[in-house]
Amino acid sequence: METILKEPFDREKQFTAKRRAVIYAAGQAFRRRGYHNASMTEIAANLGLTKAALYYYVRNKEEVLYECHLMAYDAMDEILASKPKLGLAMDKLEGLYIDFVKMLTSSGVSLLTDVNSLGDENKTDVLARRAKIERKIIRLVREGQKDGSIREGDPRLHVFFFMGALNWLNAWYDASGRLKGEDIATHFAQQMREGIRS
Amino acid sequence: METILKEPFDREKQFTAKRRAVIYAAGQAFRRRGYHNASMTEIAANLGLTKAALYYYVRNKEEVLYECHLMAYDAMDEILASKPKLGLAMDKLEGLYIDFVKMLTSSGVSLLTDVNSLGDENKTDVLARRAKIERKIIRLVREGQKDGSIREGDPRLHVFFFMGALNWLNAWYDASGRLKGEDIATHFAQQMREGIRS
DNA sequence: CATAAATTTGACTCTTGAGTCAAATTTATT
DNA sequence: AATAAATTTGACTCAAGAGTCAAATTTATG
Repeated sequence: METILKEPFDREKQFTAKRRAVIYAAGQAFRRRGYHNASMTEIAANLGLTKAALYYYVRNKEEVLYECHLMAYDAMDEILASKPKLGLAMDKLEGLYIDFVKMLTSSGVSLLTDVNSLGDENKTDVLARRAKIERKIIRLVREGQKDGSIREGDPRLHVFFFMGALNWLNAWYDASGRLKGEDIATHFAQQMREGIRS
Repeated sequence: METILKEPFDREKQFTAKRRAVIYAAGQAFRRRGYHNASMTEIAANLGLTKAALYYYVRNKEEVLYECHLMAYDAMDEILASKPKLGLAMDKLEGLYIDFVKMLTSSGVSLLTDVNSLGDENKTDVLARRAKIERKIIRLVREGQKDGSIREGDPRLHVFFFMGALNWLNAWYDASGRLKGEDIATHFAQQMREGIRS
């Protein structure tokens, strides 16, 4: 016999789930229309809510943007953490890059560019977060230059180049379009790899 | 003997020059702070003027953003037009790309992302303009696949990948920084080339 | 230096959208 | 069904920034 106990209704979990839905919907809107063009009213409407209801879950609009950035960086961090520590750096980098593209094309999470609409505090925070990720990737590139899998040249430039492709995704990628995320991932990964392989 | 005739003071030229200065200053501000964060008052102050004075040169803020976009695309078109019609497509593409990077790092003109803040008319126009340039580059890539200098693969993806690096420049390039435009240009061009060469 | 046109300004108006809040409504639980 | 907490709303306020305009100022030229 199964016990059909419906779990005791965790209101806190309910709350954070809805809160996350708000951030997520906002992220979609920010990506499509830009931070300032997407009004809170509009975001609320997308969720079948009223603007006032949003403010039950969220302190202010800037906080939402901040969390959107964090969401993307969390996803990237997760991918970074999931990677094995051994093998050629180039291979690790390729796996990473593929997962980045897949995540960005399938999760609905995206890399937003509007970091200047954040207050000083949050802006610094977000930039630090981005820098941290970049640094890890740069380190990986250096490692690749040591183990011979990646060719010489300023590691930062190597990285800035192919990270641009990820950020540029927002401008053209359309989930309902002809190009499938998987294909973009493998294509981009190859182009990334060839661009810097030794 | 030189005739030291100061030219008869072309007020129209004066006007368009100042107008261009306004657009240019606005472009700088938009790039640094984002379209909506950069107020007309602020842009005016950068020029030692008052907001009201700007409106002598410009119909409205959106028009300024529009012209900023056009400025960049004009510069790119100029580069495209300046290129020789013969030789391996890969070589032509490389020359192009180098000039793009040099232009973007030295001219003060930049590729803005905020196209959603334009009205329908202008937005369509700007996107068409961008698409036209992309199409030319894609055509060049196809040509390279024909002449054997560029490897197979979806030409659009080939292009989207390395165009991302140009758009991402705004996010990190600092003219007063350590990295010089020339160096970025040659580095990026090599990485672009290796990424798609046959 | 007089003057007419070009340029600039101070002091407005107007709109939009963020954010608030008391009251209404919904929901889980007894 | 009763109820207390959680959630949502309508109807606001408020600030910021775009855009205007008549008047002041500057400028090229006779």
